[in-house]
Amino acid sequence: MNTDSKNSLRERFKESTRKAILDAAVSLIIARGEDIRMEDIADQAGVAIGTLYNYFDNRQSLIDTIIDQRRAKAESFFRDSLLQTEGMHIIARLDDLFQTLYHFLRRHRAVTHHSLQMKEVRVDNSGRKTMMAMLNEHVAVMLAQAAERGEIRSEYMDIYPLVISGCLKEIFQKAGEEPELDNIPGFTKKMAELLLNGAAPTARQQQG
Amino acid sequence: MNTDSKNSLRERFKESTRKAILDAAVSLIIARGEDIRMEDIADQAGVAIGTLYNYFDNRQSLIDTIIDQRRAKAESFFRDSLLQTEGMHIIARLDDLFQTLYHFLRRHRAVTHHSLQMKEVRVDNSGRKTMMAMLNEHVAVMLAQAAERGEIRSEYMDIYPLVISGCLKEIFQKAGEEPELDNIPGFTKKMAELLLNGAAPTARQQQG
Amino acid sequence: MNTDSKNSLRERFKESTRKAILDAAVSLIIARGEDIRMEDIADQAGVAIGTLYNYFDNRQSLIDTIIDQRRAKAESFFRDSLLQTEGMHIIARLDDLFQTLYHFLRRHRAVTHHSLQMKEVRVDNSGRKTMMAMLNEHVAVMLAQAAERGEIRSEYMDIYPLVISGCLKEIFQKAGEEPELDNIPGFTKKMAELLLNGAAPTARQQQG
Amino acid sequence: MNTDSKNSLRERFKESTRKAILDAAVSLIIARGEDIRMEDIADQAGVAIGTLYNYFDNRQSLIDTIIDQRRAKAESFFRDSLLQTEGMHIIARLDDLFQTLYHFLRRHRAVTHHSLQMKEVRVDNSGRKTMMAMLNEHVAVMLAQAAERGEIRSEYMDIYPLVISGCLKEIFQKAGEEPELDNIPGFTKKMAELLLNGAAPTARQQQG
DNA sequence: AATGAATGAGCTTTCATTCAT
DNA sequence: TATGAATGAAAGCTCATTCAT
Repeated sequence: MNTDSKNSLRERFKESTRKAILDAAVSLIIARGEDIRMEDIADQAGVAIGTLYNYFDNRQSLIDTIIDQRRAKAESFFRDSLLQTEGMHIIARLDDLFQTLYHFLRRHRAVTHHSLQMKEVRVDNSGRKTMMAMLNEHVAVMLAQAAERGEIRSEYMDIYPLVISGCLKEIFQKAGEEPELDNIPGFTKKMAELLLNGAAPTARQQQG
Repeated sequence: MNTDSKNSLRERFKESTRKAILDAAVSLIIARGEDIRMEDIADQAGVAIGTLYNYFDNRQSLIDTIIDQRRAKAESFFRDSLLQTEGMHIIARLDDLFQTLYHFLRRHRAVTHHSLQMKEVRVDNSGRKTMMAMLNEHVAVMLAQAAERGEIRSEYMDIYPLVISGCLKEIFQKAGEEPELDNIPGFTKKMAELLLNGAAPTARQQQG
Repeated sequence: MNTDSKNSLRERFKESTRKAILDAAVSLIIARGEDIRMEDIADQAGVAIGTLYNYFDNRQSLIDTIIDQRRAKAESFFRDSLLQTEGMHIIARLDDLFQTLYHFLRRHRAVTHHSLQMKEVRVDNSGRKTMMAMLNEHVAVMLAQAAERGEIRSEYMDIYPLVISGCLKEIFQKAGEEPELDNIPGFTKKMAELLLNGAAPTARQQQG
Repeated sequence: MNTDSKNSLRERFKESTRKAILDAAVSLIIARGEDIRMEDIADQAGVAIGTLYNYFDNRQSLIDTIIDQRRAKAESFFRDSLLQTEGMHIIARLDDLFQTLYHFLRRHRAVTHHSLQMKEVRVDNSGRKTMMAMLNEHVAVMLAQAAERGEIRSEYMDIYPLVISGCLKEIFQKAGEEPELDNIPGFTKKMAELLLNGAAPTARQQQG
């Protein structure tokens, strides 16, 4: 018991140090961009440089861990959105995905700049899926189901993913900007609607 | 006279060295990404390291010059598109802008990767306008004129720039990928149409 | 009583931990050469790093202890050889010393590489006698006694130690090589004989 | 012409810097053993750290260059000894080889300690021949020729190289010690004679 | 104006040692 | 007494920049 509690105490300590390091690194990446020095991370985390290397093999491994963690967390968010809106109309589903993405980026660790997002969005160096690729897969599923239900025209089937992907990228950017958007539901809903209804005046509007 | 011709020769020589340096830097950024060494640029340009510093104050100034040049060239392209399509329908104008962007990125200096684009698109460190900001300004003008002519609904006026900006970003990405798109006019036209007409089935289609 | 047995148990335990550490260090030095990390020694010994410092002041002290132990053990081997062959002819004594050295190095802890030997042979950093110095002392005694008995010419008295020392060094090296020599007694005997009889053909051989 | 002389001037400068670096490294290895810091070498050579890396890819490459240079120089010395004594009696040839080795080690760059020698003597990490291997090859040739001429008994043919190799090792050591031996020719000649004639008293001596 | 060797601050990483538990 | 996470000095190496030629 003694050993157990002692070990678990240490274990918890270790975990919190690890977290402190990752948090420090994230906040620095956010604040200063990609070029962060190990010494700065150590300072920010309140530990010595050597400690970083007790938890991560090297600089790259630390960075990768951050990206992987965020990606994993994001994945579960998006998967949830996909499942919970199953059967709903494509407008509602897109709206939900847009909101989910915005809130994830906005709230999760208060990311204010997008250097980290860039790395997450950009082409993967290793074999891992980027956040963007992940999102695009979800969108593909949603579009396929919407097409089946006749909610969207098959005519533009090859263009939809592209335009939606562009919208997602804008959300990435908006999430990194200050101030926070004030009417997000309105904003995302409009975006989804625009994609469905188009910008052109309706017959009635033209007549009126 | 002698002095004149000599000077102009020198002038031309000087200018060509400067160009050689910039060309070398661009090709290296394209090939190897952001991390390029001054020595590599010098080698590629066929000059000594010291020569780089005869033409540019420092590394950053060299990089900035490249970005500025490309931006300036792009600006004139986009301005042309804007002027030449003045009075045309928003669909045609967007189509033209999309094509112009794609071709600029694709053909101009045969950019195959997007490290330079990233730098050009991303938030400016200094006070200079990014290529994206430039494009967005053009789009704003086009939208205002289209709204006046009643080509687009005022309802989504705040969303249009955003979705179009997303489309432009996608074009940035497509331009950086291999292989080259085979039917660009079709592709850009469809994108513009989708924005105007929306994805939802039309009444006629629904009836049919 | 209780205290006694407890103490001696502890004492024995303590001693075995110490031995485990030294054994671990030796096996690592043998396997990997001079550059061994304290962490590796601890791992190999199955204890924590801190424990190493409960038994040894620092890294150097641990290494020194190993070298000292091996030297002490060697010393008793060589002293035995010296005593047991007292009164015998110098050829037999050299032969015995050569064999003793080879077997000590070869069998004792199955040393296959010579990183430790190097450290043992090389000039002492501190004031302690190296294994080589020890051997040379024994050789000096043997030579003096042989000279007294007229077994060797006084003419080369200053050269003998040197050539014999060279032979000992060769044995150090041979002991570190694979495979093990197959006919060691023959080999060491021939070496001793050569030193005594010389390489030149005898009168008889020349005549024949 | 101008360019030529300018270049050759620079070239000479470069060469002298390179030499200064190597000299500095050698003197430090000699003085302090194997563990020398790049910074120390730079200090000793009177250049900046970066300069070392303009001349050598990395630390190991610098060290290897030193060892290679010394080996190459040694090789030519020993080859000369071998050629110049061709046809002479084995005693004279060994004597000459011993002297050559001693003087090479002693005079060449005033080596006083043997850390560098150790590296030169010890088993090669890369595929390059060590100085010892080189010497042993020469000795093998000499022995083969001596055997042909009947100067040595075939009986100990397998032992000769070993004992001579031991002698060479002793010379390595002697060369690293202070003070310099005072009667080297006498010393090396006696060593060669001992190998040939042996330590045992001759018949005449025994009779007398 | 062109050169390129020299510079050295700055970075990552290692590992013997300490000390709170 | 055993533990092992934390420490931080120290080392190797990089590369933008300078400046004598």
